[in-house]
Amino acid sequence: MRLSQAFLPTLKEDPADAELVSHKLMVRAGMLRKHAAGIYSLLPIGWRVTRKVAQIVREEMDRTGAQEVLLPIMMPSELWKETGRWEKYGKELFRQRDRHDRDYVLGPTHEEAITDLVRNHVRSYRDLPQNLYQIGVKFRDEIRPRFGLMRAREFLMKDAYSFHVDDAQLHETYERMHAAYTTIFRRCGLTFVVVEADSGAIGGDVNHEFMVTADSGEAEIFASGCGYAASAESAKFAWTPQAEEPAAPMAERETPEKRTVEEVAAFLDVSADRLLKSLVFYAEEEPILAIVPGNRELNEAKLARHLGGAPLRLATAPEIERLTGGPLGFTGPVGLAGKIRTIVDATIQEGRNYVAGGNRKDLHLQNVRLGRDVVVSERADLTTAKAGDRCPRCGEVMVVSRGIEVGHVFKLGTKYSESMAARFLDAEGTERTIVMGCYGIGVTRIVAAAIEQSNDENGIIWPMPIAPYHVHVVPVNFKESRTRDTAEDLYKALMSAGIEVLLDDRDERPGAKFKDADLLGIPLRVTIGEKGLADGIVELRDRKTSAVARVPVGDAATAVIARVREALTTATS
RNA sequence: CGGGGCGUAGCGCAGCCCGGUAGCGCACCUGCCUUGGGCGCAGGGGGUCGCAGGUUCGAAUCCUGUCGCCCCGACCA
Repeated sequence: MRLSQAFLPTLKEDPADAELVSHKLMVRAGMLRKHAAGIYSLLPIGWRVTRKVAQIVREEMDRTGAQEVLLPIMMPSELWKETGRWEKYGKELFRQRDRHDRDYVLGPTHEEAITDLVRNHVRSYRDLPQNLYQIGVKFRDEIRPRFGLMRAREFLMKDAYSFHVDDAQLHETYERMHAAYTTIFRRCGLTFVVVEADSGAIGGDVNHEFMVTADSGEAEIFASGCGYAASAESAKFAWTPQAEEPAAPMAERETPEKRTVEEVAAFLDVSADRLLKSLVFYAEEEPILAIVPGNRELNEAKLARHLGGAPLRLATAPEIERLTGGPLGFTGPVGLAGKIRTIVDATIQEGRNYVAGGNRKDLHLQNVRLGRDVVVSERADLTTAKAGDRCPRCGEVMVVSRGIEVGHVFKLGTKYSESMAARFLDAEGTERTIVMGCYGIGVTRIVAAAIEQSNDENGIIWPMPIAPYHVHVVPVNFKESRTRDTAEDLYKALMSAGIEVLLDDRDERPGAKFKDADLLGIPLRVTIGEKGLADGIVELRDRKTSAVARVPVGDAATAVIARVREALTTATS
């Protein structure tokens, strides 16, 4: 590509509305422009990179035996009603209505569509397994889109869905996909970790997230030396039960205007872990009382999973008053037996005395004991791990870090096939439900993550396999005939060798060209100038290391080709 | 949804408090000049100041509403 003809609007200054380095650089490097919050156009350079990432994904998917399809962006609401997600997916689901007032969904993911497709064609165990994928646009009405491509409302995703006769067969594919994901992210030049994760609105049981490590990441990761790694939504932690205490009679304590854990703990002079934090939720129409220790945070994802994935919302103050008889801030589990489903966190012990709200203004109760005073509906792990917590496997203190989620693989089981009646006949002639897996990769998010992980004060530093071009040829003064001829010759030679070349044939000052070259971040730069030509050489500069090699003009093409091929194969292996 | 900030030329911003002919830098166009890290000089084009009402002789500026964008938070009692 000749820069003089390229649609490549680079910017000297950071855009005012960008926060993350990757977002700023993508806009400055002429890759990305915004139309509305979370809605972007990819410009030629940005799309080239995206296509390269998509191509790597495609190659590795094909290698697993998965087959590419294209599913509709817009789907009839009926499919989503079948699985219940029309109601359960919540506000993130973009909905559309046509002229006949029929409801549609702009797909945030495609379990429904693919299951509909497969159930109509798979009859026998002989038709299984199947593994289908697509690379397509997804829509999510994010609560707060931000960080450019990192959390957009419309984005490019690879989603794959596999169909099996049983768990063992699913496991085989799951492992293969897991391995393929590792290869994909490695080929994209990313540093990443694999963590155990929460399945959120997708559902299912076993699942892993692939996280690109970055301080700017939105996701928190807990990990320990033994290999345990988990996202904040799902991380477990070890805890040591404390000694039982003799039962003491429950006592009322006036706690005027003491609502928060801190206020109550200080007022009654007890530690925060003595307090039973009582939170009222609604899971659809059912009220839920969740009890966690005062020194820990309730983990909504864990609670939602315990409840089967229904969307949760916290009860409002009037609702709390109606349900418990007391105002917000003084809620507790005592005396609510039979009135509200009460789920108690696993770390709260029987045989110890706790403090809880009294369901009356300015009242707390002391020496509250599970079983005796509190009717427990269920026990569950309800809290989020925090810094200093110990690994559930090895007991070591876990390290907390941040990451960008770029991939997620799930064993779905029969969550969708059951509700959508996707069945097959086994060898015995018995009808059985198909077992599913699903596997996602945020293609556009990888682009952002790659930049987030590889840049310097001058711009982007692309890994060769996803760089928009392999080589950037910069003639210092394109008007000077020897420089121009050398550049043109090299340009043609490289192109005919299949190398992707960007030629800066603009009549710009060298400084401007170098700045743009650094900003664009193409891994190799060839500088051609009168000074070098006087010695019969051109300069080969490495964007990442800034190392410069002086290469005889006649060897330039060969040297570049060798370097590009080497960088491409190293990344692949 | 709550709190905060911002909407003035393609981009980055000043002007607004204190109403009176809309500015700066970059980018862009023309000419000259220059060519190894965002050259220089001269000339030039481009904005109904987000939108709608209101106050006023007069509104970018004051008031009301509305839309959009960004940041923080999103209920942990």
